[in-house]
Amino acid sequence: MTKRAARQNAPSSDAALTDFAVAVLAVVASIEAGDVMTYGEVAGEAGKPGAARAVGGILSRHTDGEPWWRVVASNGRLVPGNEREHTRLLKADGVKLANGRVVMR
DNA sequence: CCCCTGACTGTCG
DNA sequence: CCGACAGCCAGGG
Repeated sequence: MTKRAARQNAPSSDAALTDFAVAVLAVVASIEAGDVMTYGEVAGEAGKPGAARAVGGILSRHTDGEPWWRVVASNGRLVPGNEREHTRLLKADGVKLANGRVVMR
């Protein structure tokens, strides 16, 4: 995969968040520009391989500085309702897109 | 503690 | 390509 990176960062942001939330935000924040991860991958790195759904929920409630746009659904699907914005942000980061879809693998 | 919702995922038709 | 189902998990009321 053309993803992955060094997630040696430290979850110093946010205070009253659960470990999972902090872990998710930490992983998301660890994504390098031009790189993208799926909710499932983020969830796995956060400690819950099947909590992709929860990741989306937390992300939607904590876009306080986390590059949520670097997190896409499986199959390179973009965020519903924000596809336009999402695409713009990804392109700005240098992410390769194809027909409104993020280039995976 | 119970119930509902959701930026999810994979399979089936 | 799109809709329906089932499985998964966390957060909020």
